[in-house]
Amino acid sequence: MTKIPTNKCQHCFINADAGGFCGQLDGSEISELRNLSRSSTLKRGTAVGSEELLMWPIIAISSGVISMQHLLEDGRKTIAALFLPGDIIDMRGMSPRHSGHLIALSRTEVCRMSPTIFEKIIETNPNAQRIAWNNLRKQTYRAIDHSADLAKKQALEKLASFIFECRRRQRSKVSDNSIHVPVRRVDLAEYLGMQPETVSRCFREMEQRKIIQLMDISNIKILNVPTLRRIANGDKNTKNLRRTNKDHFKVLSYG
Amino acid sequence: MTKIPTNKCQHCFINADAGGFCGQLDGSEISELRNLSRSSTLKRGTAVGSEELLMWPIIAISSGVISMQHLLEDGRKTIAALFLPGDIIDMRGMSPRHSGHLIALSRTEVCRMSPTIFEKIIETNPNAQRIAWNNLRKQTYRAIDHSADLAKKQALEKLASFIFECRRRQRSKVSDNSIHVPVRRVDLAEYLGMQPETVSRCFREMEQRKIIQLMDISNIKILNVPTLRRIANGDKNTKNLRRTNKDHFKVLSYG
DNA sequence: CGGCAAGTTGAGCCAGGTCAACTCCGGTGG
DNA sequence: CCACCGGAGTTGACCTGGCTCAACTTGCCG
Repeated sequence: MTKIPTNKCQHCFINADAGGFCGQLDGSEISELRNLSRSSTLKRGTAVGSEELLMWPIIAISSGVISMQHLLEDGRKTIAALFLPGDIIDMRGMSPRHSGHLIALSRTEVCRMSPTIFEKIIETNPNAQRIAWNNLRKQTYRAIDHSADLAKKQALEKLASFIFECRRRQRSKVSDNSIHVPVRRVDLAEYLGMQPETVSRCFREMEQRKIIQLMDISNIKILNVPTLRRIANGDKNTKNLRRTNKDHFKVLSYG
Repeated sequence: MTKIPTNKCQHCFINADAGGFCGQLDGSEISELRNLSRSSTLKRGTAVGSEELLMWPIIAISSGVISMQHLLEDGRKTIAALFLPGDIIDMRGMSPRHSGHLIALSRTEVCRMSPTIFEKIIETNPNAQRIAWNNLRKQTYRAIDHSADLAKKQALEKLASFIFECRRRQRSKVSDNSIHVPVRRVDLAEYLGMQPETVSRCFREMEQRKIIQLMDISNIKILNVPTLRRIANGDKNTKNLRRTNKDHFKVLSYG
């Protein structure tokens, strides 16, 4: 955990992005925030300790992936949420006991924002406030959507939804339907409430059905978007369906 | 949808509760908000229409239960989230397409807050802002916790968690472990991602194991809190366990 | 190029979904 | 007041998606 060098914020994603929180701050706000905040880098597998969380409960992610994990008594583990660059995690007043543990899933750079300054900025800078509020709302609706996925969908359907979630959240909006999967198979399985074996089998099935193509372990390309969408939406009749016309399918416009 | 009579707000839960949003507003704020907001009563089963949602995207619940429902292509239905009195649902910029439909699960009184006034209050009144922010955070963590429940827990465990969720959220904190279940069996099943039959079987099992007692269809009493908690936490060895001392169990302090 | 973790494949099995029959209960109308 | 009705909930019997376990392959890092 180190002080944040003056030039660091310039390259940080939280600042750089037009929608980024720090991008909304004026010179004095940003220097005040920087002086009292800390930056740190987490290796895959390291948890944000509960003591640190008391001092530094507000965590903005500038790169990498952080997961919210819940552990059951008998060792079953669940990744309940994924936080990506730009997300601001507000753990004020939360103990890991109640809410799960924050664990990095890859090399992750975070900015530990000073809660007092954060609070002050939220109160005085309406633009920054709006960004933070909308980020929190997104987290809420994402979690709710994810609940819906977990509740009734089958394995293949969950995986299809997840692919769209990746596409929706990924920074670089490329046109050729290439998707970067930011987590490993095991993590993916824990996030979707299934077994790594099942994840593997589902990827295989989609590949065999020419719906996706596995470029490498963490990059896929969607070959047949409408069918993938139908699967994600829980349509059971995607198998014996002859594709006449892409646009013929009526499809929910997620993504 | 009607204008809000002057005296109505005095009895409203959103105001009355010390932590309530409207309770933080001064006289002019509250009258401004009231004048431009609308109150309405929803019968069980009615949805908040998408057109209304455009005009009135901010919904505060004063009584009853509202669910966020997702519908799959083949008719499978999921209740992804439950909103209870005091919750403020901010649907600005969301279409039901993306986020699911808001459907009342009982006779529900809501206050359709004027988005402009809401926004203005959020920007100028730090106390009200804090209430709204914390409410939204709670929604987020609730949804994340719920995801964790759905992902890896078994039916009995999910139901146990749900009972604690009810306890945590219920207004009247009674001491004798009486829990009011605010939704019907079918809804409960949809919320927990299981079948009504399974819900029924699980309640039966808990009752037979003397962990809970079913007072009537919507009221239960927890007879053995530690065991219920162990089940909710995913402990598999609750069956052949002889209770020597309540406090002997090491238990996570949810609830 | 060895060693280990991550991922994949196959075979068998079980929790819970499915379907059907039944009971319970609140509302309604004669 | 009671007979009727329909929806909600329950119970039982059966069946299947995906979990489990074990063996294998792949890929990464020193």
